[in-house]
Amino acid sequence: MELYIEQFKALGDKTRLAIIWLLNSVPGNLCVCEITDAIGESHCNVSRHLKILKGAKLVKEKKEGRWVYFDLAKPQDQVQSYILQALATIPADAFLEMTTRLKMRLSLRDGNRCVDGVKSDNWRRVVNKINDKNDINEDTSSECRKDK
Amino acid sequence: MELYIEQFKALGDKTRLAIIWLLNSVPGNLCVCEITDAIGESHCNVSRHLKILKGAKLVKEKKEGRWVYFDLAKPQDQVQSYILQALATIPADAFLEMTTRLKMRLSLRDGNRCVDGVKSDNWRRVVNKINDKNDINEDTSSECRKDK
DNA sequence: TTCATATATTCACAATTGTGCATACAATAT
DNA sequence: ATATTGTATGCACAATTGTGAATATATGAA
Repeated sequence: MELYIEQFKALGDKTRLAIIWLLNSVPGNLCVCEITDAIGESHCNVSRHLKILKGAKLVKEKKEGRWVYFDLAKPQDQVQSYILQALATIPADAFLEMTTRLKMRLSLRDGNRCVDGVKSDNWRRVVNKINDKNDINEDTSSECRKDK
Repeated sequence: MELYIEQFKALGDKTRLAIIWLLNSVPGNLCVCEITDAIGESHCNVSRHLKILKGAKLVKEKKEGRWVYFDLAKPQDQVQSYILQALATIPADAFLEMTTRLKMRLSLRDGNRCVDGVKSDNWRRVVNKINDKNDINEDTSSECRKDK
């Protein structure tokens, strides 16, 4: 009972719904920095929201060296299955820009593994190229770190 | 997009999830005082939660004289349908006591219409009878009104 | 080993939002 | 009029959110 409430509460947030949507839109898993760049939030916020989603048993994590990959958790009962189906039914155009950014971000992978940190030079290069063409708003998310 | 967030947020609350569950568990509609007595909250809180649920387009209301009846709103898209299916799949024993109280409350109806206000004498009588038998916790919800 | 660097998490703070309670208010029926 | 059903508002308090700094953990180089 409390779990259902926790799950609905977890999904009732813009950032967290976006995270779930991203994880739902790709077959494999995503690391924190990829999610961060795709969404355009500060990575400490993304980290905290991921923790909330993990507490609600909606995602599971897997650590590989410095990188932490997240994926959707397998639904534990019928209720959660329907919730996931509901999420999968949300029209894609609601997250269009974010999905585009994720595709660009994943193109930076090497051997299906993330090799670029948050806001890496490679990422900046790719984003700038698109900005010149399409005049997309530039990234204004905070750095969440004093250096650099 | 914002609607989905609003809906999930609306469902991420104990009282509101209970309200939706009640509406889902009976074929017809329920008036505010019936919901209030079944849940055991103050009726002004129930009223406000109902307003939130109405804002999220999860319930619809129908006024009949002094009484206001609420019912589940017809799902507007596939996403909402799956959400309702998820809610309908929540095991009943999670709300057992509340469902029992609702059945007792509905037994006070006359001609399928509510004729007893919040915490009426009839309701008190029925509850007391059960309390003597099963030693259920007595109702401790606030009155939400200075008179009476 | 030791140090620097990189990924990710956690902590502290302020701003915002949500909640329950009490009260006042509006609408309706008798 | 007067009682009753339900709503709206103000208040105090708790919960949530985003941000920056600090910390933890892992990698690699000197």
